[in-house]
Amino acid sequence: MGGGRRDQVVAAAAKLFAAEGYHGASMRDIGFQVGLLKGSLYAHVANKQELLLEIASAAARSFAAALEPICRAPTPAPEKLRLALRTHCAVVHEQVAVATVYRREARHLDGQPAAWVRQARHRYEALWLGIFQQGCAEGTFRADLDPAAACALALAAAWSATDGTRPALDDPTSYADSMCDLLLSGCRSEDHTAGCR
Amino acid sequence: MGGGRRDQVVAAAAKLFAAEGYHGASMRDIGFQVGLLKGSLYAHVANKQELLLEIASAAARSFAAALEPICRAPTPAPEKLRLALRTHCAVVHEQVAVATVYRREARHLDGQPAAWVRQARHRYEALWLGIFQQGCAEGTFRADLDPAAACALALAAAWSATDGTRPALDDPTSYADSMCDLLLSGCRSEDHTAGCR
DNA sequence: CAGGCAAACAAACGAAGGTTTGAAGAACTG
DNA sequence: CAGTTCTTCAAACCTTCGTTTGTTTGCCTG
Repeated sequence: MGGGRRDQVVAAAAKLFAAEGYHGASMRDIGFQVGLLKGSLYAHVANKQELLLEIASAAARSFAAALEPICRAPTPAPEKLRLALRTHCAVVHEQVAVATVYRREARHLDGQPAAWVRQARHRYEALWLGIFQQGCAEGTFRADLDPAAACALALAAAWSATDGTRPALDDPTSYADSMCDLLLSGCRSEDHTAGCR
Repeated sequence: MGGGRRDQVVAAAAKLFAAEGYHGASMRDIGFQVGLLKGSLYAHVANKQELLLEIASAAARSFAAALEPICRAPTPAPEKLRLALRTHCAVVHEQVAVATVYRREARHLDGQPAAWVRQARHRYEALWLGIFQQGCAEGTFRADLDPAAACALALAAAWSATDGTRPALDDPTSYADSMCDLLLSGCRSEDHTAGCR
């Protein structure tokens, strides 16, 4: 990967789609980044949508492949959560542009590919939900915890790594760990855990 | 607000920018939504960028105006956090399109307005950070808490209300409250608060 | 070296983009 | 009622878009 001309084009497209948005980046811009005229891109790619689809499905594959083995393993939920956050942030870290396009620009896909990517995203988020359901079932998480709400917060934390916040990109592991600590233990000091609700 | 023709145009632009992205929505589309030809829009607006600027700065004003009095008040941090989340989600709820554009499309602003909006966003997030610094100082939050990390998680939770997740839009207050409970207390059950890190 | 093939170019395509212009219509002001 | 302003339209403007075409270049194969 990275050797073929086509991969260079896709990588350039990912970078530009992430920076300017799908409609904000032109074929001329993409070609320029790899030293080609816009027309020459069509020797490597069918059309602009194919570029977006390739990026989005590559991202979907990366995230799923990283998380699936973690969820399948017989591990307590808190530890699974930590590993999930770490791998998610690792994928973001090593493919910032691709991950960013997957999060922000994939909705500009047309037709059936749009549905494929949406489903893949659903499956990915369902894996996360499973972690919280397991935690509630096995008793490592509070019994009154709403798994869906906790999952939403964890996913918000995970995806916020694509928001360009510096610590998330400089040291993804420690960023993931601090998010994990917060998710598990919360902000409140022990003397104040009672009351206020 | 809402009576003048210009406000209709801005509202239509907000809806379309949120749905299709800034570059994905055309002046023709915007005009169509209010029964005008694209050229007729220029009787009410200087250009397309002005539409985006108006939407973004209106959002910046709304969010700041809602949060500032809460932060100024002499309230313990945990309660401030709850109020901050509630008002943020309330603003999102009553202006979904505007809030979504502010979050996702404001970066397509050009020139000086881009800097204005970026600064406003920084000031807003600094208000949030103040809540966590106060909590650490007054002892309501754990002494070893990293205010910046906690702030990042809280903001991720707050902004995730613009991601189209249903519960956040149907009942913003209870969505904010469940996020707040999680942020304060975490997921872990009391029997497992020790160990695992 | 001949033949074939992929990659790149230059040029043009039609469509759509944002914006400008000039005239026609509607609605107020005096 | 005359005059003015505001609104809208229709048409054109020029640029850029994504894509297609025909040709040239250079490399690999036999």
